[in-house]
Amino acid sequence: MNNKPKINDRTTNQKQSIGRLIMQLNRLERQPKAFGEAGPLTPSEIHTIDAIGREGGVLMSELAQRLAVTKGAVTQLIGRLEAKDLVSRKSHPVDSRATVLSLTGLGMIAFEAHESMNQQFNDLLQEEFSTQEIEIFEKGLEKLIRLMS
Amino acid sequence: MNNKPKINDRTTNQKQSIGRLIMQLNRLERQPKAFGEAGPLTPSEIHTIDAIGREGGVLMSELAQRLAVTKGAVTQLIGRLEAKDLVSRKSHPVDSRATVLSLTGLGMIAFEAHESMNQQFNDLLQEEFSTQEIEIFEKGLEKLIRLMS
DNA sequence: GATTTTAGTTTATGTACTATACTAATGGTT
DNA sequence: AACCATTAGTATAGTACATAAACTAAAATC
Repeated sequence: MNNKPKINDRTTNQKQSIGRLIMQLNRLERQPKAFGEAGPLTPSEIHTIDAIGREGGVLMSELAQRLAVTKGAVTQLIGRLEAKDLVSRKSHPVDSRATVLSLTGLGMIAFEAHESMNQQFNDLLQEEFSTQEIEIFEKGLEKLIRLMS
Repeated sequence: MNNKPKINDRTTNQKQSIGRLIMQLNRLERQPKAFGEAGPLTPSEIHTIDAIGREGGVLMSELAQRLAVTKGAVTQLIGRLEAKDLVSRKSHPVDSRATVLSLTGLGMIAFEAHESMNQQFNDLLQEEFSTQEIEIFEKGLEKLIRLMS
């Protein structure tokens, strides 16, 4: 029995306020997606992998800053990713309090799958919008974030 | 000890992809806010109140459709809102399976506070962006939602 | 050397969902 | 009228994602 509601029910989409649109985006952003062989990953998980893969050798606390969450949240997240064999912890060579994070082979696969999905996504955007429109859109998002902070 | 990270840390904001921006919006959208005398409400709560207040006499299942969540989620949400004395359940006069929802006095206060906040927000947007830019922004959001569905 | 800061973990808690299984009422169908 | 599928709502268990607070251990500063 599929209980899951359709998110994009055209019958209820009359006049959408920005608040409503953001709420919808929010819900969509929560859905796990498959990334290559790495299996389905939640948005937090893939964003974490993205942040590690983009730089390599990231510390837990750096990650917390970058993802704008607490250290405790990162501990939990990395715990899950390590259990899934996507990320590995190594102790820092100099500072033995610190933990250095890196992607495993499987993690790299997920990272690359995500990268190429992003590329595809950007291509799609560019098909539908002009460079100028995309710029306005990005500025709008940034403004929105600043207004809501 | 304040463990809470700053969401808008300018030092880490180099080049923001749309994905990253959306993730940030997402986090901001989760923060509870105060609405008049009604106390702090989570985004889900205030959106629910908004949906009820905008039409009045809404059924649980209609709400589930409109908010694009399962009926179970609505049951839980309404339970909380009823406990806070913001929403009241009445049984449907004709169909005794159904439950009709309406706002209490306090719920109305929250609704109106939210409305006026929305208005202020729109005014702020209009100060910073042209009508055309806002339109492009909304279209962008809608497109994004469709792409992600 | 003592103290403070930093790195990370742990635990308990809360929100926001889903999925699944359920009860009860309604509405067709024969 | 009896049967059965559908619909409305609830209950419960589980997951993801987060915080706050209290903690250990190591490093840095004084």
